[in-house]
Order: sequence, then C-alpha cells, then structure tokens
Amino acid sequence: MSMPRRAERRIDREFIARADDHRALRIWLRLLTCTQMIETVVRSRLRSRFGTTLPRFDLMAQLERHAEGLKMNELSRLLMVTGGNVTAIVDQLEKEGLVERLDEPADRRAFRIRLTRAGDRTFAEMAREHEGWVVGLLAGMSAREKDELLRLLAKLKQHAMEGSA
Amino acid sequence: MSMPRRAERRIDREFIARADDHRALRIWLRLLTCTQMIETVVRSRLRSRFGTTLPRFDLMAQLERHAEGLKMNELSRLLMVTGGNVTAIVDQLEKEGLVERLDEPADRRAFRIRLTRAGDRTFAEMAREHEGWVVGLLAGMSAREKDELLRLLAKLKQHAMEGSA
DNA sequence: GCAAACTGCTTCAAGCTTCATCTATTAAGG
DNA sequence: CCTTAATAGATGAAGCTTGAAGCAGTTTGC
Repeated sequence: MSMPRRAERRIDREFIARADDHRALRIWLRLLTCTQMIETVVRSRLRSRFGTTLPRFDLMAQLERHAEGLKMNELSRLLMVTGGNVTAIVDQLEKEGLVERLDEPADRRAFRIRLTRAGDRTFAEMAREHEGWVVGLLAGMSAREKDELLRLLAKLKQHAMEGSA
Repeated sequence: MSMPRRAERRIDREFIARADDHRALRIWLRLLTCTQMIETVVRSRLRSRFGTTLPRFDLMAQLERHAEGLKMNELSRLLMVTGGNVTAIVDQLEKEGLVERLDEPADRRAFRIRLTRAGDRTFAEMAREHEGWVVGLLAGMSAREKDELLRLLAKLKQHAMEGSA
C-alpha cells in the first residue's frame, strides 16, 4: 500500500512546491482584484465629484509631496509610467493652470514641474475627500491587521523590486 | 507642563484616528505600487516572449477556467472592465482564431465565448511561463507570509466590496 | 577638443479603457 | 396583447498608456 520512502519524499516535496506556486499566483490575482476595486471607486468619485481623473490626481499628489518641484523623469519613475505619458498629463495640467514648468538652471534639457497656487488649492480639496474614501474602503480592518498588511506589502515590494531589475 | 485630563484624552484619540487614516492611505499607495511593479514585469515579458498583451492574457485565462464558455457580461464582471472593452478584445482574439462566439440558444441577444483548440494550446504555453514569472517575483516571501498576505487581501477584498456597493 | 554614448524630454502610432449612447431582445405588469 | 422597463452587446468619442523613434543638450573617454 505504501510507497518506497524515497519516492514518497520526492512526491511530497513536489506537492509542497506546487502548493506554494499556486499560492503565489493567487496572491497576484487577489492583489490585482483589490487594486482594481479600489481604483474603480476612486476613479468614479474623482470624476463625479471633481471632473478629473486618477492619473491627474496621482501626478498632483506627487507634486504636493515635493514642494520644490519634480523633473519629468522623476515623475515618471515615481508614478511608474512612461515619460511620454507624463508629458501628456503635464501638458494638460499646465494648460489648465494647475502646474507650471520652471527652467532648470543647471540643465537646459530639463525643467522642474511644480503645483501653482491654484493647483495646490485644488489638490488640497480633492485630497481631503480622497482620504475619506480610502479610509472608508479599508474601515473593516483593525489597526493591527493594517500594520501587518503594510509590513507584508513592503516585503513584497522589496522582493519584486529585486526580481524585476 | 501637562494638559488637563479631558483635553489630553481628546487629543490622544484624534492622534490615533489620524495615524490610522494615514495607515489606510499608505496601504492603498503600497498596494498600487506592488501591483504596478508586477504588472510592468508581466506585461513586458508577455510582449517580448509571446507578442501579446496583459488584457488579452487575462481574458483567455478566464476562459480557460470556464471550459463551458462565458457570456460577454460575465467576462466584463470577472475582469472588472467595461463591456465595450470586452467587445474590443474578444473581436481581436476571434479574428486571430483564439476564441469563438457560440450562439446561446436560450437568449438570442447573448452568446458564449470559448477558447478554440488553438487558443487553448496557445494559452497553456503562456500560462506555464507566466506562473514562473509570478512565482519568481514572490520568491522572497515564506509560505507562512504568503498565507498571511492571502488572508489579509481576502479581508480587504471583502470589505472593499461592501464599501463600494 | 571632439566623437560617441548617454540623458531629458517630446512626438507619434497603436492599443487599452471608460463613459455615454444605441439597437435588439427579453421580461413584467396591466 | 401591448406598453414599459430591463438586459446583452456593439459603437464611437475622448482620454490614458505604451513602446519606439527622434531631437537637443550633457557627459565621458580618448
């Protein structure tokens, strides 16, 4: 009835490996689901409440965190989108007077993007509501669980960073 | 030096609330970062290895899990994208002979989308490599951590689901 | 100095995505 | 029946995103 010890162990190890592979795939799928669910809510509310879009909000959020301004490639890296994409969004926001391009004295190719005063005001209003939406969506989790999730995501982020470079 | 007891407590409670709000925002940002990092890797490899895109892969993955086929609106719900989007991608895949539209006898408006034999073969090949990429990206985490992450994401998913409906 | 490599940004085409709107079909109420 | 409402998909405009190619300015190595 029972298999030879050697084969048993080999099969068991394979089984464990497969189970773990499966876990990785499930994490990836669930991560994607969670992100898309939150994204859908935030996107829809940004549109209905403020007539704006998520990428524009994200770009302004980065600028708000860096009052000294950011170069195009820094924005591209922080937002994890291509440079061409950043150009398009900054063009729009600049046309609407929410951000401005300032010449970078040290490098004539580059410039610094900064929120204008109007942009700063506009963003502050959106950010206040935005925080409320996110807090609401995560309200079911305890502080302890949030900390644990934060920790695990940090780990995932770090490993994925190494694995993709 | 010390404040009246009442004020102290009020401030403390506010402080805790703010800290927790901040945690929620950080979770959301980190979730987004992790997702985008993995997405970028998978997207780029799907392109270079198989000349295809992530949305097409995702759609085929859903069909592979439902051998009996899926209706357009079911695909839309599962993939969490709009119906118009599904139409466009199915049109492409159908033109390439990877999926097929089958008439639904019970409802002349609808039809069932299914992988063709060629689609099934093509997907199997991609899925094998895809799993390897994801496993590699998550390799730094222990089985225990993966289980915990899976559990917390499930919770997040559930609460976000309720909060967005 | 100067050529070559690199960097910062833009442009463009192609594909993805949403939202709003449309047609055809089905379901429900009277 | 017949009207009304709801549902399944398709379509088109507008915006997002990528990847590749290109231009101008900077750095590097000889």
